[in-house]
Amino acid sequence: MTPQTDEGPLVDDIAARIRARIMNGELAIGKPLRQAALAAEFGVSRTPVREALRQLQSGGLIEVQPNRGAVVRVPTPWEVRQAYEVRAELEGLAARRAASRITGRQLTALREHNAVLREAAERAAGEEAAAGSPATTAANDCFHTVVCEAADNPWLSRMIDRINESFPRNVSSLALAGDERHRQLNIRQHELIVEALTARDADRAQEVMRDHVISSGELLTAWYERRSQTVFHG
Amino acid sequence: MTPQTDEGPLVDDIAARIRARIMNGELAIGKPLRQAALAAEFGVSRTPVREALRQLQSGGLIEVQPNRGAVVRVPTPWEVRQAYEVRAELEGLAARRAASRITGRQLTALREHNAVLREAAERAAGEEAAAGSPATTAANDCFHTVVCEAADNPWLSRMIDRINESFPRNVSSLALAGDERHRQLNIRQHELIVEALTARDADRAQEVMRDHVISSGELLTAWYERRSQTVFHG
DNA sequence: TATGATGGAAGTGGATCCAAAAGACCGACC
DNA sequence: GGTCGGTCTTTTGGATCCACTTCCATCATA
Repeated sequence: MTPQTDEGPLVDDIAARIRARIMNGELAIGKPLRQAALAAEFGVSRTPVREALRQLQSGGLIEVQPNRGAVVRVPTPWEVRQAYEVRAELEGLAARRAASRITGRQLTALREHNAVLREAAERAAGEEAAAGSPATTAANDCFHTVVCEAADNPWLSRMIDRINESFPRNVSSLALAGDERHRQLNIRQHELIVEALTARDADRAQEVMRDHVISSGELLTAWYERRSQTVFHG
Repeated sequence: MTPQTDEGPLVDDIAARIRARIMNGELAIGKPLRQAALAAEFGVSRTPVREALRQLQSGGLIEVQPNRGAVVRVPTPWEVRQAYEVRAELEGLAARRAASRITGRQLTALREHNAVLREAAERAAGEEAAAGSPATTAANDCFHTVVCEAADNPWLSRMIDRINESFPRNVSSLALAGDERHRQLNIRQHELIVEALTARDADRAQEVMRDHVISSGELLTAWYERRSQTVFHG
């Protein structure tokens, strides 16, 4: 029973905590979500849990079969590719808008986040697979978040978030972190994005960002194609 | 008490019906949604209504203040502009993808939908403001839906739907239909889109579609800036 | 031995109950 | 006469209860 982070409506809090469980892999893909179990874990009755599950359902993270309960949704590979194509377009737009709006402070933040990734990559290359540490994931997220913020369009940010929230994050991290070559490419692409933004080159920023997201999507798609780990079979 | 369209889970059905009420203006923007009233109207208890409201909340159509109930969300003008900028990008992508995929049958459908709009516009010009008839709205929706289908990316369609579902549809129709000049522009832009798609010109299709959505967004934004009608004050 | 029926266990979905919060109303007091 | 305070009403939010569906295991029978 985790402590309640008291902020606002209880059901939103429950939903957030269930989402977090799914995102970090505690609740594996395909695993059935028992209302009673969740209620007990959070120390509440089933009612708020049910409402939270509805929220997650309409967010697309879980699937609810009538009278059969909810399961963490298992994305199909082609679905991942499609989603990432959309995300690429949106993040491309974000980059384009950011080019003319980003502040020096934000540019610095981008370089710092990428530096964290670079260092993690160098360490990981030595130690072999510190696979997808939370810090790495966070730095990656932050990088994209900063670009979104610089784009100064809350709706855009929200749509991008929605896409990300539709796929368990730990899977993305595992996929990304597992491939040394791709890790390097990832960092290099970030550098290109920062360069384009620094030069205030909207076209280039958009194009590079789009390519970046597309290539991440391809990797993730490939991962799902041979998925097995962290997927619940039952 | 409307008859239940029996299909699948009850709560989804309730949510759909509330959404429909909001979309067609029966439930005005800003109006508070009483759980008891909705439950009585649909002949069910408050429980499924509450879950339905949660779904609508996470869809962004309504806003729930803790202990104070839900209200139909009132979009701010700048929010509308931002959302339409995103939508423009997504529909632009849809048009781009559609250019290489669209079938002759679908092109015919596009021309037919636009013909319906043109006829309605001509009749409306005579009779003065048959403002936003359901048929017109439907034809407009169909046009965009066909393009989305041709794009063959369910995720893309879904994201676009989500944006549309975030703003009461009747408002959009009223705004669009109220302006004769814009009605003409609308039809003309549709023609250009069909031309570009027929020519399989992806770049042009994307650009024209984006401009089309942007200009619709500007009109809608302007409407919201001087909104009054169909907005609940209390 | 394989197969189909039957009974029970588990779990979801809807209804109802109760407590707590917010708003309205009303009167007293300054 | 205006404002502060208290009570009463309305409405939400969480808990509990019950009915119905689904799944599983056991058992009888061909």
